[in-house]
Amino acid sequence: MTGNPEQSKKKPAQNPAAPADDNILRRQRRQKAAELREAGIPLFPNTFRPRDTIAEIKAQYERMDASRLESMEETKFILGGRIMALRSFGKAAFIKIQDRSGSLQCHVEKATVGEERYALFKKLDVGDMIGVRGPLFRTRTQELTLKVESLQLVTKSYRPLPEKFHGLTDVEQRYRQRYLDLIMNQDVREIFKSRSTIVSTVRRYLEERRFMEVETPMMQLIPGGALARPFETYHNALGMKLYLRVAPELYLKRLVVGGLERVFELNRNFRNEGISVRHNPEFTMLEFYMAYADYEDLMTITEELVSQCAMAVRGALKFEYQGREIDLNPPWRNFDFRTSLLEIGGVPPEVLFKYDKALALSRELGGVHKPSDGLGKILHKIFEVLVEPELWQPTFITGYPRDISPLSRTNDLDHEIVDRFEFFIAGREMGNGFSELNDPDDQRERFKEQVAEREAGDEEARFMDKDYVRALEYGLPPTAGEGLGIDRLVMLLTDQPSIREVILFPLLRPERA
RNA sequence: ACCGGGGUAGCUCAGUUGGCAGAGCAAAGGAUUUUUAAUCCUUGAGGCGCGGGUUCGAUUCCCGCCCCCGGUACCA
Repeated sequence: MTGNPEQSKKKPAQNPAAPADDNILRRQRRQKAAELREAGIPLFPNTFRPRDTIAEIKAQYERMDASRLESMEETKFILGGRIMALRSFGKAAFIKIQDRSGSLQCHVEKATVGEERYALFKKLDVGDMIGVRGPLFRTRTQELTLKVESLQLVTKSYRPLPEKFHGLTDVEQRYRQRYLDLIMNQDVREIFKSRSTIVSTVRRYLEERRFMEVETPMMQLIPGGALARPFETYHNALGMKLYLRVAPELYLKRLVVGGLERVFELNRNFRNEGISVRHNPEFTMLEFYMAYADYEDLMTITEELVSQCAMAVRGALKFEYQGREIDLNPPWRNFDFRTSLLEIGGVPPEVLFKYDKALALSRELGGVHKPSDGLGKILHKIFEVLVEPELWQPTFITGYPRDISPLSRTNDLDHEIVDRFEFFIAGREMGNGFSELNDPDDQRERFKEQVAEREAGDEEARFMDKDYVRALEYGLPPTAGEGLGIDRLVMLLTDQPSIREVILFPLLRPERA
């Protein structure tokens, strides 16, 4: 990258690429940087290589007493990090440096590093990155400290960090400048480390069971696989409208038709809908498909998978989420959809079968319905209001109505319901799994119903996907598939109330100049 | 989209029933070789989210707008 060639008119900058800046703190830092450069100190060298990390040092030496540390004075450590605090005493100073693994106090004294290096050190600011080398010792208060014998500037920082005590708390700034958030707030770092642990735990779990990770189109001609409004985009050379996928489902099942039998995709979906503490327009979903399995097999897998993630980041299956206990120990509760409406939602029995009663109740609860909405959709709306928030402990709901499940296999005994479950933890939907509908003629009819709903004004209804039906005509083996919201799982396991706290760069409106 | 809360120094926050805009930390200069939000002295730092209006005078009152947070609606 080249700097901004526009030169400051107010003051002749030492660095001609430096932009005009009327903020005094940044000017002061530029001034110090200029002095360092004039003294022949490179501001952005790429020569220093740390050999140790702070976490490793602490793990090994945190328990060692002062005299033992003293006896190993010849053992030197080489660390790189950002200066987070600086307490100067004239001829010596304590600094706190932070690397990716933690932070450590260092002691810099003129007598040790020499006149010249100490003069360099005096020009450094909090926020600068340095490399240090030296042995460990303990201070009067027994804090493990690195005695700096040599140091070098690794990267100059032109902007001041937030204050050390309160740090950065402004939510907007934290999201817009996530890098600052990560520098200042270790608990935020921990959240994203946990997120990474969860994702790799999921991958390991599936790979151990011979699932193959695949990538299917995010830009799709026909947005299928979920009831949601898509984002639209346009390909210039091909001259065609494309949609960002709302789900990878239909492509993954084509792969099962192709014989891959066990596939998963762990990646982004895009839904053009509202934003809330539980919804971001782009979000991460695990979808996996398993031939020769049914939805009940998936329920077992779900319990295992979520439990392993919990063990990986919490080390326990019982923990608190937002002050209330969650117990992930299997088996999880299991309710029939209609039963849950009666027993948890307290709905009168006739609502389950009488369209008018259901519609009246849903509207009473604030539901908005189109004339095309069937009984299943109305009951589901009631479920969302009366039942879902009550499902704090992990719970499977089964026996979903057929008309809100256009890709699920119809139940063999009751043709009004499908072989599907959703599971809920902490009052919110975490995932959705079902035995796949693999009868092509049945699937074609379901698509037609969806198209009719779309024509009746339901923008979330699906499109007809003729190629998908053609694929089914070749034969999809009996298969079960599941989608699991990774962001929500991370929220649960990191005890975060908002999805934005588990997404590094949540979508925000542009900030104004 | 609607309802509520918020936007003041680099950061965390006070404040003005309309009268030169404040603190702590951070910063600059000085003192200081064991600090832990180090301490002491001195100093500087601000378009009070943006644009209009009322007024002798607006950060404060009025109107419009922008951004963030929470809730409702849509959804996972």
